[in-house]
Order: sequence, then C-alpha cells, then structure tokens
Amino acid sequence: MARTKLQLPSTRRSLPIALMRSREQVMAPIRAMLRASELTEQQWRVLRILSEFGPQDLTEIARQACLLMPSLSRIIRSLAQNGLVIRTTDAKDRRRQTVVISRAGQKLIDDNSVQAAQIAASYKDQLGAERYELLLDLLTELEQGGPAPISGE
Amino acid sequence: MARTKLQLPSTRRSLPIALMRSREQVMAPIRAMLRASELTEQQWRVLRILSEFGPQDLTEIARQACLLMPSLSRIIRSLAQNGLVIRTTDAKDRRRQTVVISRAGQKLIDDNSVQAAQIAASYKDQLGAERYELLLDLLTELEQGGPAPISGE
DNA sequence: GGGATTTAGATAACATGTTAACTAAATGGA
DNA sequence: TCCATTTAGTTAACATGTTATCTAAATCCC
Repeated sequence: MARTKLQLPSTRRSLPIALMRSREQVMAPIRAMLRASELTEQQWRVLRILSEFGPQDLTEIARQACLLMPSLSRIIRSLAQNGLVIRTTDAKDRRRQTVVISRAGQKLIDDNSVQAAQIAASYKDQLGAERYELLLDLLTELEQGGPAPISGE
Repeated sequence: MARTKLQLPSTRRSLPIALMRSREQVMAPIRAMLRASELTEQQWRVLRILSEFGPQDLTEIARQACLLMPSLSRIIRSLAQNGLVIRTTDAKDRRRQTVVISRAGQKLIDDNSVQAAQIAASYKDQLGAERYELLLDLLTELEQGGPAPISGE
C-alpha cells in the first residue's frame, strides 16, 4: 500500500463518531419506552440476558451485556434491591455468585417485549432486511477482528 | 403491516448491542493512546471539532461532538481550566459563548494526529475500503432516518 | 502443606450520560 | 412598553463508564 501521508479523517466521516450517533438514534425510542418502567437501558439489557440465557454469574453477564464489572456490580445490587433479580452464592466456588431473574423481573420483560420488538423491527424496515443483516455482519466483523495491533508496542 | 408475530430479537443479534460492542472495540486503542495525554475520549472529540471547524458556541459543539449540554458544559470548564480552550462571551448575544482551541490544545491534536490516523486506517484495512465506506453509509442512513420520523428534514 | 499466583467480585475516585429544574438574556407580540 | 415565551447555558441528582486498587477464595506448584 502506497505510503501516502495518513491524515486524520474528518469528524464527519469518523467511524467511532458514526457508531455513537447511530446508537444514539437507535436507543432513543427504547429509552423512552423504558422510562415508564423506571428501568435504565443497562438494567433492561441485564434482565434480557438473564431472561434469554438463564441464570449465570456476574462475569458472564458482563461479557454478554457488554458492561464492565464495576458497573455491573452496582446494577445487580440495584436490581436485587428492587426485587428484579436474585443472587445466590455458588456452593462449589464461594467467590462466584449466580444471578437469576425473578418473577417480577420477568414480568417487566414480558410487559415491554412487544413494544421493544416493534421498535427493533422498525430499524429493519428502515434499512431493508438485506441491508440490515449486512450492517449487523459488518459490525460483528469489526467487533471480532478488533483493531490491528498497534505496531511497535 | 401485519406480518408474522413480532419477536424480540436475540441479544446476540440486537442492533443496539452490536453498535455498542463494535464501538467498544474501535475505541479501545484510541483511549489507550489518549491516556498518555491525560485526555478523555470526549475531550479529544471536542478538541478535534474545534481544530477542524474553528471557534463555535457550546450548542454547536454539542451537536457536532454528539454530547449533551450538561456533559459538554463540564468538559469545556475542565478544558478551559487546563488551558486547552478559551471561552469568550459573544458581544451581540451575551448568553452565548464562543469557544476557541488554544495553542496548547492544538499541540495536543498535532502530537496525536499521526497515531490516531494510523488507528483509523487500521479499521479501514480490516474491513477493506469498500466495505468500510458501506458501513459508514449504513450508519449514516440509520442515524438520519431514525425510527421516529423527523419532520421537516 | 504452604506460599505465590490467579480469579470473582467489590470499592474508590473521578468523568460522563441522562433527565429535570434553574438562571439570565433575547425575542415576540399585545 | 411590558410581559409571556423562547433560547443558551448551568446546576442538581443520580446512574453508568473507566481505571486502579482491594478482598477473599480458588488454584498452581514446589
């Protein structure tokens, strides 16, 4: 590749900024929906993970919900206080805690899932199914490949 | 549009989560770079906007950097205290403040722009130029259309 | 067994995200 | 003119993001 002088791309065509802006747009109606249930976007994500994949420990939830442990630690504490999840200490490894969604937590998921599905479908309609899947593929590829290792470090 | 029963997509194929995960990946090396300059990602974004588009008021910076006013207000205060930007009150509208990047602020941009450009280029290499542009287009489309129709644009 | 190391999770400290409420200045009519 | 309304920016309050540090329990390895 010709070593033309690398230039910082315009912020108008910056990938990180574009990812942020589009996420902003996509999340807006979801946040509006959740406000009625007094749930934050992150709490909703944790509940959905627990509902979809069943009980699991904090580290696994963090990985799936894309949250850092300190954030998740606070979120789980809050959800437990509000009776939406239940924590139990693992018998075989007493460092580990297994988190389960409660009946009340599952009810919140059920109450909001129809509207959430409609919102999700609206994105798909907007781009068209094919382009929507393509977008998801590109994002997944970006996520998995990861940035090229920084040379010389 | 009575299609099939709408179902909440799996979190493994959720657009908001995919956007978040990929942004996470993309930002990691940038944050690592900025840590050496004691800059946060948001402070870097504000400085880049000011460097690229020149002096402007807070509302305009917020729009371009995709920050909410309360966050930006704190960030500008911090940047001003550290001598990286300069605020002046607009003479014609004394509510409005014009923010300019300082010499020290510009130096931070200059010192980091080569490495930042390399990082940006690495994403492009990873996906290939064509798919990279396609991704940016899809994100832009998502951002502009939005699920809630924006009237008059 | 027993100390060094690793791992799960929590805590601390500070920056940002988010919504609501607020101040001050400008604007739009009657 | 005068006051209601709008606009630019700030502050408050609380949740999350981010890095560093800490504790306790498990594991490694001699």
